[in-house]
Amino acid sequence: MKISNLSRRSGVSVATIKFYLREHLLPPGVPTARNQAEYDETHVARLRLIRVLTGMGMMSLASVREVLAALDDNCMSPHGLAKVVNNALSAEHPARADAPADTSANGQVDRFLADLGWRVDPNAPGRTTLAQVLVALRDLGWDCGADIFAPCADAAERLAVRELDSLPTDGAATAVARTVLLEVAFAVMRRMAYEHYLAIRAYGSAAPGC
Amino acid sequence: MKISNLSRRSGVSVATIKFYLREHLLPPGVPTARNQAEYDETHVARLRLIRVLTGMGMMSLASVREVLAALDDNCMSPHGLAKVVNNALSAEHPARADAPADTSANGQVDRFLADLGWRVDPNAPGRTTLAQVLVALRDLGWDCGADIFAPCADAAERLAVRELDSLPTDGAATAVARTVLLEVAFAVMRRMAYEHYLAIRAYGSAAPGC
DNA sequence: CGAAGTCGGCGAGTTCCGCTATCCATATCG
DNA sequence: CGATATGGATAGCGGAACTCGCCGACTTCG
Repeated sequence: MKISNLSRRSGVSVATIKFYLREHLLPPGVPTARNQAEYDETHVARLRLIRVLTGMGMMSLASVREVLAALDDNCMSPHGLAKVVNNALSAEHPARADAPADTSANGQVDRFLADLGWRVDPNAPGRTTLAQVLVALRDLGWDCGADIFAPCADAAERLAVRELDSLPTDGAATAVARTVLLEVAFAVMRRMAYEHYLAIRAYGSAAPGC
Repeated sequence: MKISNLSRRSGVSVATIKFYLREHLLPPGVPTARNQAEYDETHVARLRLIRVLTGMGMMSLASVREVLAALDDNCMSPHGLAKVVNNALSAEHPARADAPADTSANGQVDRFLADLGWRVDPNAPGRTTLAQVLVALRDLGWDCGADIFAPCADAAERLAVRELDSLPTDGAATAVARTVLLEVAFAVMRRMAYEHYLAIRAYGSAAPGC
C-alpha cells in the first residue's frame, strides 16, 4: 500500500501522514525504491490510534508520542502501560506552577488515598491535581476536606472493576484506545446525568424561558 | 483596589488582567480618573473563576466567555446554566467533522439514552460524542453496542445524585466552578482506580522492570 | 513645584501547536 | 511518452493565549 492509499484507508491526509512520519509518530514503510515505500495494516491501525488519542482523547502529540513509545516497548506490563497512559492524560491538565504548593492539601489527598487502600504511584500527577482541586474549592469559600472525593472514589472503583472485568483483553493498542474512549464517554455521561437530575429537581420550570 | 493590587490578590499578572479586560472576560472597574479605576472583590472572584475554568477545567477562553455570559444573565435557571457549562465543556472535545456521521450509531445512542429515561437535550453535543466513541470502538474491531455504556451510566447516575444532594447551594458562580472541579477530580480518580485494579490483577509482577 | 512612580489603554509581538503548502528529483502507470 | 504520484525537505499558516513596550495622564512624596 502506498501513501495515497494509506491516506484513503485511514482518513488522514497525505500531508499529515508525512508530518507524522517526520515526527516519528508513524514508523516508515519498507522502501521499494529511492522515493517509494510500502505501508501495511499496522500503519492504518496506528494512524487510527493517533487520531483517537489526539481527537477524542484530547492528547497533545507529545503525549501521544510517549504512549506510542510505551506501546512499542514490547516488554512493558499492562500495568506499566496504564501508568504511561494515565500520566499522558494527566499531562494535558498541567498543574499550575504558580500555585503555592499547599502541603496540607497534598497530605490530605495522600491520606485519603491511603485510607482507600489504593495502590497508586506516589509520584502520580493525579495526586497534585486532586490537591489543587481541594485548594480551589477552599478558595471558593467551601471549607471541605478530602472526604468530599469519597463519592467519586466509590463510583470510580465500581466502574474500574466492571470495565476491567467486561473488556476483552486483546492487543495493548486497542486497550489503550478503549481506556481513552471510555474516559471520554464517561465524562459525557456524567454531564448528561447532571443535566437530567437538575432538570428533575427544577421540574417546576417547564418553560426555561427568561 | 487598583490593578496591581488586584494582580497580587488574584495571582494573575497585570498584563493578563489587562488582556482579560480587553477581551471583556473581566468587567471594567469603576474609573476614578481618566486612567485609573477601582476594582473590588467581585473582580478577584471572577479572576479566580476564570483561572479555574481555563486552568483546571481546560476550557478555552471562548467557552469561558459563554459561561460567564450565562452567569451574568441573572434570569437563567440553574438548569439552563448547567446546560451552558455542559456545552462549554463538550466544546473542548470538538466532534471531528470528517467523520461520516454514522446514523446507526447516533440512533443507538439516542435509544440507549431514552431507555435510561434521561431527560437530555436532543441537541446535546454529548450525543454525537458518544456516537463517535461507539464508531471508534468498532473501528478497533470490537463489535459492541451502546449497552457498553451501561456501567458508565450507572456510575454517573449515582455520582450525580450524591453530588447534587450533598453540595451546598450557594452562588451560581461557585456552583459552576464546583461542577468543573469535580469533573476533573473524578477523571483523576478514575485513572487512579484503573491503575490500582490493574496493579492488583498483575500482582505476580512485583518488579515492573523490563 | 517637580521628580519618580503607577495606572490604563492600546497595538504589536511572541511562543507553541498542529498541521498545510510548495518544491523538487525521482518512479510508476497507461 | 507524458501525466500523475511519491518521498523528502523546508517554509509557512492560523489560532490560541498571552506578553511587551510605549505613551500620556495621574498621584505621591519631599
